[in-house]
Amino acid sequence: MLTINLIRENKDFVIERLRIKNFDAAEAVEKILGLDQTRREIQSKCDQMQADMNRISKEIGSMMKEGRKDEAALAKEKTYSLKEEIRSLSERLVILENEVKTEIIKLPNLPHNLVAHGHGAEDNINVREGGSIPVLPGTALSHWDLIKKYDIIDFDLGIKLTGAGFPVYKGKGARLERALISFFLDEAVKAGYTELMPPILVNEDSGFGTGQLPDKEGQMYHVGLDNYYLIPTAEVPVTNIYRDVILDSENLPVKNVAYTPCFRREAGSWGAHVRGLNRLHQFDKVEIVQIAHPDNSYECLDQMVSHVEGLVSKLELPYRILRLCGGDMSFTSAMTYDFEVWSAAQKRWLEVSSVSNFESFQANRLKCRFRDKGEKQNRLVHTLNGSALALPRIVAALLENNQTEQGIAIPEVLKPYTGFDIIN
RNA sequence: GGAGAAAUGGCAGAGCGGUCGAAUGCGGCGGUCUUGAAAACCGUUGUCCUGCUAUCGUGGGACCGGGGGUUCGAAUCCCUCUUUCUCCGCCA
Repeated sequence: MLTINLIRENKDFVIERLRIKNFDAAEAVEKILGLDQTRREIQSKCDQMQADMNRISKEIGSMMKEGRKDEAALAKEKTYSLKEEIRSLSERLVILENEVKTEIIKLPNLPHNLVAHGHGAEDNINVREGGSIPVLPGTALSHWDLIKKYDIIDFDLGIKLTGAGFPVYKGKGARLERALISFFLDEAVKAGYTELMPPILVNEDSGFGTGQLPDKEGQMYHVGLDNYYLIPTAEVPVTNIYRDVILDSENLPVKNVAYTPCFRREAGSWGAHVRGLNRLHQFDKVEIVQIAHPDNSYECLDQMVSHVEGLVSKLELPYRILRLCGGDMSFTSAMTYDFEVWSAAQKRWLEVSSVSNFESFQANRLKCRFRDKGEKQNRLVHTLNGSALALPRIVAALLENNQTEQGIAIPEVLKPYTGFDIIN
């Protein structure tokens, strides 16, 4: 959520920047400023009356004490109309505050200067690539065939137990999954992140804090009886830890990492490119989150990008890093880097990580602030997060790229974690 | 799930209808003293909205778990929700 101050003071800048995201904010901004103006006028009127009221009440207090009952009764008379007016003004105030908020919430985050204008994936900027793309023989299998061949992931069993998109990992498949989770967590801890295990059900306030609610309600599974939501990413609980928190600047950046299962409804998105592990309703992901000082949050972003790059290269996967254009970026992000790995049998790039700086956009919703030493004013922190990494497509690429006559070779770094070096 | 008790500032803990943003202690910050430190002493100490001011500031309003109500006036009374504790039951 953008701050009202920013809109008030830099109206044209806001409109201008949002054009990069192909968002026309002109009308909304005018509406917000109008509502805000009225809100402030009423606020000050209301405060004035409240001050009068407080004064009279105090006077009545001392009159009562001194036994001047008649005077007190007279003063009471005066308060009745005042009280009525305060009541109606504060009702309008609440309505206006809500209106301002509903309007502001509709505005996406401003993209960073470096973000290019663009409409979709074709306009993203290829920052760099790494690893080498393997050439497989014609007999190479897709990961969904390899999975069947070696019986390591069972989709049909998942359908029996739950439904489509809830696979059962079996034998070496389950071991590989667990190995990857441990590897990713260990790497993050080595890089200075604190490991957390958060709840995977969250309440409405948390859903609002990170921006899933109220709009993207349909993307989350909802436990109606208790009004909880299954998390679509660990970002939700891990970032919401800092909701309504004021941090010390010495403690920044806060670096947390968490493994959680992630749940996504993704209604209606089943089609050609979503076979096998490409898109699931439940999947595993290790997420890194940083709460940073606004003055150096982009250094944190670079650091996170290098961390993720380290992971894919250690796994010996061919990858590329894209800086997303305005049109392809999420609503909440100011800058996003996507990581894609090459899946040799499908012959296409698969997105395995998205690393973003949200600047103060989430922090404003979360009311997460910090104070610099010696400063009086609290400022909003910057929040950042990134997948490090999402498992299913990593598994897909590993299976496809590493297939041999003998079986699927496990990358060197994973062997201590899997306890085996080939799936056959 | 049943019965009872409670929720106050960074923490501990008073206040139970008016002068309470809130005693007191601890902690934090600034100072005096000291070569330095400790002790002692003095001062200071939250958040949000808003007006004025170039700035230091300063005026007003709100906040004592959340929401609602009673009252001229609520931390204090009433309703409701949430959470915590104690006892009982159930349970991995």
